[in-house]
Amino acid sequence: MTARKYSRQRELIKEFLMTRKDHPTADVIYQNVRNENPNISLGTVYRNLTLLSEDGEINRLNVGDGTDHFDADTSPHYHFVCTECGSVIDLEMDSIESITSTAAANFDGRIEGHMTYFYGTCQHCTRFHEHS
Amino acid sequence: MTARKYSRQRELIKEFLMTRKDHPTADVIYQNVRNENPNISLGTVYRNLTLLSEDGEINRLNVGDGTDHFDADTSPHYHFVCTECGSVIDLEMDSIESITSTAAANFDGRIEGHMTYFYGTCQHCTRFHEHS
DNA sequence: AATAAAAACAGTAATCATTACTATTTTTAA
DNA sequence: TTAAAAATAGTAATGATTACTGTTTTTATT
Repeated sequence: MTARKYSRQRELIKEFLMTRKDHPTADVIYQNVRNENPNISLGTVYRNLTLLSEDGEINRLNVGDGTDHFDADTSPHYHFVCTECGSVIDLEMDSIESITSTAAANFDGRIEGHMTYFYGTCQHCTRFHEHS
Repeated sequence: MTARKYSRQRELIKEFLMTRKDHPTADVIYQNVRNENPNISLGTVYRNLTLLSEDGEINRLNVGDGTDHFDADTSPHYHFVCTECGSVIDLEMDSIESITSTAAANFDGRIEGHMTYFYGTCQHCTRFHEHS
């Protein structure tokens, strides 16, 4: 709807996000992009993350920790959240798309999709416990 | 760990929540419980919702709208969120617990569970569109 | 190249949900 | 009856995010 104009700041944000596999928050993105552009404002980071999400160039993730995370990998995949350290990790797993039809079976409305994340203890935190 | 003492406020919150199937937010609970106890404070509502969750008497729901919802039905079930009106509706569906093992198959950590909600357009909002 | 409207910006203020703090009151075991 | 623990009301603080504003940048058109 709204014509998009080039912005170096948006480009920097996208570029940074593409280098990361750990799904950083807006503030982490802000802190890092400041290395390239010390004058960028946090509001600009938030606005561009929203624009990039709207354009389908990145995904906004909600993993239940109260702050949004962002992912430049827009291919369908799922995430694991460590309840110990909070890290968000990509999962390689078979499709579970069938759960949408399972849910739709007895529902009088239109189900368009689902939001799923898994939680538990990551490998690193599991090891940490064994050694202490 | 911490001994729990009786509180009329906590009782009122639980009682109110048990009358509702629409998974209200803390503020909606606060507004309603004030009918019974006009002096109750919002902080008390938040604190008791956390205590009740910790005790497993209620569940805290995250449906991606930025505010927590609460559910006195602690039996395992899933929710649908309408992207039009924001309503949160219980789903009656077959178990999808198997997705946890699907996720665990190729993951080097301990997966303890998953968080899933479905989204789309509820029956009411679908009808509303047809008539306009 | 010059222009001007739209978009984006930096910086700051405001919002909203939630948590923390504090002095007082309530609960409950002894 | 007592006193320690827990809970409270009221208020202040926090943290993530959005809104506002005057200025700058982008870009299509002259």
